[in-house]
Amino acid sequence: MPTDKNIDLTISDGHASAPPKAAKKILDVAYDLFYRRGIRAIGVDEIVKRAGVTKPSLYRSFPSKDELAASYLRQYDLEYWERFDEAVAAHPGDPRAQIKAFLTRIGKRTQVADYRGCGMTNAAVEYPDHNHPARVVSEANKQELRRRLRGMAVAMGAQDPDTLGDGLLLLIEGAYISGQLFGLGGPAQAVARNADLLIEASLKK
Amino acid sequence: MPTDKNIDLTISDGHASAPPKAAKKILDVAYDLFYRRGIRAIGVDEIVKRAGVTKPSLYRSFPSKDELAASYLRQYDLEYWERFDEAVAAHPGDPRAQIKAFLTRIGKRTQVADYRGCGMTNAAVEYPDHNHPARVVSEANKQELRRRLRGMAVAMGAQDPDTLGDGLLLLIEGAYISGQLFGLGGPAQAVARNADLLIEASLKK
DNA sequence: TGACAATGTTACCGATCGGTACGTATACAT
DNA sequence: ATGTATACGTACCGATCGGTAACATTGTCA
Repeated sequence: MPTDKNIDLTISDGHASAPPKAAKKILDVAYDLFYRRGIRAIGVDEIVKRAGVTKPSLYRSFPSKDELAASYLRQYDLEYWERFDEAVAAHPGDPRAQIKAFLTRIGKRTQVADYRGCGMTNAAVEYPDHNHPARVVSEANKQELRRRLRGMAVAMGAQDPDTLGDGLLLLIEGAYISGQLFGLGGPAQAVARNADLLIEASLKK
Repeated sequence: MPTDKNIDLTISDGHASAPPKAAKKILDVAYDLFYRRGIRAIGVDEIVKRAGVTKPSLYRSFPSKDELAASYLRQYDLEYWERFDEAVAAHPGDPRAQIKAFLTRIGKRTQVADYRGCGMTNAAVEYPDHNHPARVVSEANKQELRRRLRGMAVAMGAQDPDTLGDGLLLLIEGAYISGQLFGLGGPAQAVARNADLLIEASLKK
């Protein structure tokens, strides 16, 4: 796939009332459907129908359904780090508070009916093949998450920062999954509390 | 589904050299393929082909593919609690050691190439609909896991047993998912260590 | 006005999906 | 040996899958 038809997804083009591009409508609808119901569960016919476009339009903007799924995850990735950076920016120089803010937010998000967890995690479960375009995006996102958490564990002064960083990642992934498994009142609401306990137990005394 | 065609899956029938029943071959193959590659990813044609049987044979023993998936998970459930009970039996009266043994085993299992996590968790991700036969089995399994972990947290003398039990569940689910996301050297290898830290921090002092 | 790019329309492709109608073989009891 | 029930195979179903060919329509800018 040397072409990059699906790179340009600019929201606006300067002029005020430009009609929304087909590619954007398609990606928006695919985002919603892929996330809520799963990538394999959604056919391209349903996407184009809900987007009010036709199938050739989809395939003019995206080389394949798999690549559309990868585009969905790239968009997800962007918004993911936005949320992460918000929590970080809210507590400058205080990684422990940053983690707590991020996890509190996750814990809250999991406590809504029909919560569907992390789109990245779900995609990796749907596509075990490491070469699948969607999975490539997913794995990169998780590697980056691990990198950041370990870095914050260092900044917190953990005795064994890699272990603490990984422990936090396990709690986070557990919250994503438990959120969709248990629904309201599930274990995911305890993620921030447990993370703080784990951090406390992992600091140099 | 008032019929129960798929209930009887007895291994042996008393006589010595009875030929393996078609239903068992089908379930064995389905177990392997569903677990390794995902339920949605596997068609019934591939199952019957690999099992050396034909499609009508499958549908004589199982009312539908969805019910076959549920049967796969019921088998998974049996073996899951076998492993769990082994860890428990290895350390009578010592819930902390029981947890450690169980998690050490999970941590090890995650450190093999192409590890695919927990079949229950994966099925729930593949089928968001709470009424899907496979998901019903999956949710029941997770509820039971939560119940047991919370009970063990009580037995350990935790300050807040529900929080600790849920924290352990989050770590376990995180290990399942991270194991398949990161492969060798991933965060899942730190699950037992982090659980022990969390337990230590959660006990009444 | 003319040219271009984007989108729409319709119809279609081969492959695979889950599932079944129906005839045939095999085993066992009488 | 024959009847009967159970297990199995051949062949097929309609629906949907992801993807495409060919052409008409539109809006924009020069």
